[in-house]
Amino acid sequence: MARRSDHAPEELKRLALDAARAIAAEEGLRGITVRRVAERIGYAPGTIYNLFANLDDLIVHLNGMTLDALADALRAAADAPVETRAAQLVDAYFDFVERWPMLWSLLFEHRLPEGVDLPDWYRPKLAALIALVAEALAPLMPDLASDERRATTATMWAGLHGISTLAVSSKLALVVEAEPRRLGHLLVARMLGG
Amino acid sequence: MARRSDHAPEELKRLALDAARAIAAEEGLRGITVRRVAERIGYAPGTIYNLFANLDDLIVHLNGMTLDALADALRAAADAPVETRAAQLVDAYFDFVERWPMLWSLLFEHRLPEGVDLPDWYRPKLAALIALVAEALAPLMPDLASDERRATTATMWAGLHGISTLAVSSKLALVVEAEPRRLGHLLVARMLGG
DNA sequence: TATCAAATTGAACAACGTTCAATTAAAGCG
DNA sequence: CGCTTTAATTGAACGTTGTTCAATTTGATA
Repeated sequence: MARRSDHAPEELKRLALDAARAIAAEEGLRGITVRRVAERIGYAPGTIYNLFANLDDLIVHLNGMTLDALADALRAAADAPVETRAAQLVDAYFDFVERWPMLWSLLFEHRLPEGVDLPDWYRPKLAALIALVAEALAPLMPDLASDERRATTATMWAGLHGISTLAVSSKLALVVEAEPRRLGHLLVARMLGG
Repeated sequence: MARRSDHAPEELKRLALDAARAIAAEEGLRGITVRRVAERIGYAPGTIYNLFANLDDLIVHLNGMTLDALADALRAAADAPVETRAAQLVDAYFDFVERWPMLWSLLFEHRLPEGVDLPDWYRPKLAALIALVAEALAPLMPDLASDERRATTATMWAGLHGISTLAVSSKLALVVEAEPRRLGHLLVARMLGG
C-alpha cells in the first residue's frame, strides 16, 4: 500500500508531533517510541522516517514546540507592570512547569548522541525565549552594564531551570520542604538586588 | 559454567559499577547497557541480575557513588576560611562538573520509570551533601532564620545545578557567552546578599 | 490510458532488557 | 576421600526497540 495522501506532509508531521506530545505528557521520554507514535496516527513505523531523520530528530522537534509554548506562556507576564513583572514571570514559569511537567522535563532530559548537536533552527527559539525575559527585566537592572545584565538574566534563567528540574524529578523535596515556586521568587528577588 | 567465585559478590558489584562508570564517563547514559557492562568484567549478561535488580538499579548505584565523590570534592572547600569559603565551594563544584561532565549529567539525566522511586539509601547521600554545604555557609547567613537559611542554601544548590546542566548540555552557550563558573559566583554572591 | 514519481509499507536486522532452566563448581558432611 | 547440597553463572530465549530498504501502490502527468 502506498501514496494514501490522507494528509499533506506538513500536516502529517504535525500529527506525529501531536501524538508524540500526548505520549510524552503522560509517560515521559521512556514512553516515546517510533512504533507507538506511528500506531497513534495510523501509519506504519517506516513512515515516521519519511517525516523525521530519526527518533531523536522527532523529539528535538517536539522540544521546539514546547519552547514556543513556554515563550507564549511567558509573554503575558512580560508585559505586566514593572513592579510585579519579575514575580509574574516567575509564576508564569512555574505554572507552565506544573502544567506540563513531562514535556518540560523532556526539554532537558533528552540528549542527542555524542557528536550530534542541536539543529540550527533550535538556537533562535532558545534565544527568543531569553531575549523575551531579558528585555522584560532590563528596566529592573538600570545600574548594570549590558554585559552584567545578560549574565544576571542567564543566571536567573538557569536557576529557575535548576529548581524546576530538581522539583520535577522529586529530588528537591528530598532536601528541602519549601515549594519550588518560593525558591524561584527568592532567587529572582536576590538576583535583582534585594 | 558456574560458581567461578573469582570474586566475592561485593567485589563483583564494585567491578560492575567501575565498568559502568568507565562507559558512562566516555559515552554517557546511552552507552550503558547490561551486555557491555557484563562484557567489560568478563561475565555473562545474566550475572548482572545477580548483583542488581535491573539496569536502572545499577545506574542508581553508580549515581550514589558519584554523589559520594562530589561530597568528597566539596569537603575540602567547606573547611576553607569563612571569607573565601563560598567562592571555594563554587569552584570545587564546577571543578567536579568539568572533570566528570558525563557522570555528573547522569546524576540528573537518568530517571526511574514511572511509579518507581529512588531507594531509601539514596536520600541520606543527598541530604549529607546539602548538610555539608548548609553548615559551611551558615556563618555567612547569621541574620537569617534557620528556615530561610535552608531555603537560601537549597536555592543556591539548585541554581548551581541549573547552570551546570545547561552548560554540560551546551544549551547555556547558546544563550550567553559567559563562563558557567562566573554565573555560579554571581549567583552565590547575590544570594548571600551582596 | 500508459507512464512516472512519490508515498507507504512491512519484513528484516542488530541490539536491547530481562527471565530462567540448566549447568557447574565450591562447600559441607560422613 | 567421595557424596550431597548449595549457590553462582551461564546462555539461550522472548519480546521490544531503532532503523533500513526493496517492493508495492496510488495520485498525478502526459
